Amino acid sequence: MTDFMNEYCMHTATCGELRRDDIDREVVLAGWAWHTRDHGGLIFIDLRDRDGYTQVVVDPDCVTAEEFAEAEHLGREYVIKATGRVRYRGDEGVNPNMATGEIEVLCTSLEVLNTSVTPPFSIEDGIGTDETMRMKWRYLDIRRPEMMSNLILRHKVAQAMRGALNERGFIEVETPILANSTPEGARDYIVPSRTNPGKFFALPQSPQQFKQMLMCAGVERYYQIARCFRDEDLRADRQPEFTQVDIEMSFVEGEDVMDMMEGVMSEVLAAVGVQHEFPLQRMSYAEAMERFGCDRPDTRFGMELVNLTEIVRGCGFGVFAKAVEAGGQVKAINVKGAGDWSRGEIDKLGNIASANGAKGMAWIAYTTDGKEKSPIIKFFDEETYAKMKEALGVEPGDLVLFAADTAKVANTVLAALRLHMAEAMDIPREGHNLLWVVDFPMFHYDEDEGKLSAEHHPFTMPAKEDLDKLESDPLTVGSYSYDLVMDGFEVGGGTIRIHNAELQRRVLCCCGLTDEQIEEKFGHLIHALELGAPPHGGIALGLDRLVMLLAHAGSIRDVIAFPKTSSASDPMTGAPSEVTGRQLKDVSLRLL
RNA sequence: GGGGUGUUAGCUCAGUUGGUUAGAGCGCCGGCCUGUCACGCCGGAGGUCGCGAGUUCAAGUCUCGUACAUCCCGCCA
Repeated sequence: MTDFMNEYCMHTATCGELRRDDIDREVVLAGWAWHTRDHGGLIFIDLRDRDGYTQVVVDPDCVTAEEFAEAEHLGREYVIKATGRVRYRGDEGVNPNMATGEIEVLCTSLEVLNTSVTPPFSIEDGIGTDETMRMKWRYLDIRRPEMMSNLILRHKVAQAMRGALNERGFIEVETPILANSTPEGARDYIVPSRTNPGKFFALPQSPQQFKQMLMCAGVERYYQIARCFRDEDLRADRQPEFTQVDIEMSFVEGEDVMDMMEGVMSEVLAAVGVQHEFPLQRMSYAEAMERFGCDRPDTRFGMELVNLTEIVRGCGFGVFAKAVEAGGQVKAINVKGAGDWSRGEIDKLGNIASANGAKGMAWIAYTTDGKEKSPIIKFFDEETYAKMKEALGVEPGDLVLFAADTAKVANTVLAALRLHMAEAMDIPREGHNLLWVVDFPMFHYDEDEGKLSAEHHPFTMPAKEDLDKLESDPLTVGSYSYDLVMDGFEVGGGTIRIHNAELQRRVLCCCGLTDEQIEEKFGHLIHALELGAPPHGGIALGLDRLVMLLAHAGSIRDVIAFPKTSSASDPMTGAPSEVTGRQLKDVSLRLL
């Protein structure tokens, strides 16, 4: 990447490239003054650019008096051009902690290209500054090597992605940003239309419908590194605008898409130096929920959920027995090494359980000195308790945490506790683990809306063998769907789409849409399906999340150049901001 | 919409049971220094303790409200 870095510009070397082989080279460096060490008669400047930093030595014998005076008054982040000769630092002088630590540049000419006021925070490697501060002065934040390398990593991933897709016959096509509001799904960002008073565009939540149209158009293989917008509350791994690598293929089944994606991912990971085995493990949604309690399991460590439902059915402990009787489940995790936790520490875990919907959290602690501590043991008969212990594989030093509720709540609670305990117990989760979670159900019941809702989206192809149950027993209908899961995050999701107009109408009808609504909202899609749509399917990868994981960053914000705060604002530009009355009038809007 | 945590010098933070003039490190300013590399040494400046009420003889500290940040739940087809 640095091949052309020294062409078309004023420097002849970057601040990160000089090594022992370059000794005696005459070079011109340009960059920012990072740390300066003024020894009175000799000044050291760590000159930094995006490639690294190099020690520049200013000796009064080698520069003019004016230049030396300028060097004495250099401030942090002054922009400098330094000409000089590369020399070995001497055996005593080598800095092994520095990529360019064997050499230094003895300055023969120094030019201050620009000064800088004192920066609001120092450009150090390491994230210790308040996020608002970092976002407000984002161009300074990006000068930090860590942020710079995140952006470069992101670039490499995107380039490898493009290259791998290009090789496989995919065509990059751009789709509109000014699009239509989606009736289901996330809240839309909307844009008023001046030329159509009272009407609005919506920014796309994904190019989903456009890419299906491209399949109908015969493009056959499409991709796009696409910006997507969702006006929902933020998280560490969620931004209001984010980037998907959006992919769609014609004449394929789910296996084809997954195989293709594995080929692409193997090239992408190789490009950024990550080893991973292929083909990837495939796990059904049902198995993921049973063993890990969630559909995006972090499979890099154990502590799997143990289902005790049948063992405790009708047992003496009312909380468990009633949960089972009501059709729910009793599950548990066994946390090795937490058996000596205090009552107070365990009670705090109960808060995590209740934050995730549990009414309470039962527990049994097996201390390392062989004692059993628990508020619930006394309720079990000997046989039931023995079976539980066997199923859980308990030994001294274990802490067992239980959830007894609906299957959904029990899974959610234990999945959250499992991750929390992995963190708390410092369980190693090194490297990366990619897997497919497949065979999602077609629908789930949305209690707030009081209707069925598509698990992925309503364009997903229901399982062929379940088609006759679509209306009669929709919750048991499967689908051709696959999520790419990495280290406990969903980094990609895709499905085979419906390419039959009649079936598409039936599925939308299942989701509670009337014929009129279907025609109004999805008429264009239905018509396209009627006009010779090929079988097709695809996937969308969350580029930000993928890069976040590869960068071992704590937040998606650390791999986005200009992210938003948790209230979706930008401290640097002040967006969003008020508009003038004239602007509102132009689009026929009035503020409430 | 709900819950947790936080907000003290330019930055990162400490601040005890409510008690005299609110501290440290870094940065900044001035001075010294020819082998440092987070250079070192000497000196100095820098504070409406997020904001607004309240309790109290007395509030950075306690109470309530509020703003912002951050994490989580809801939400995210």
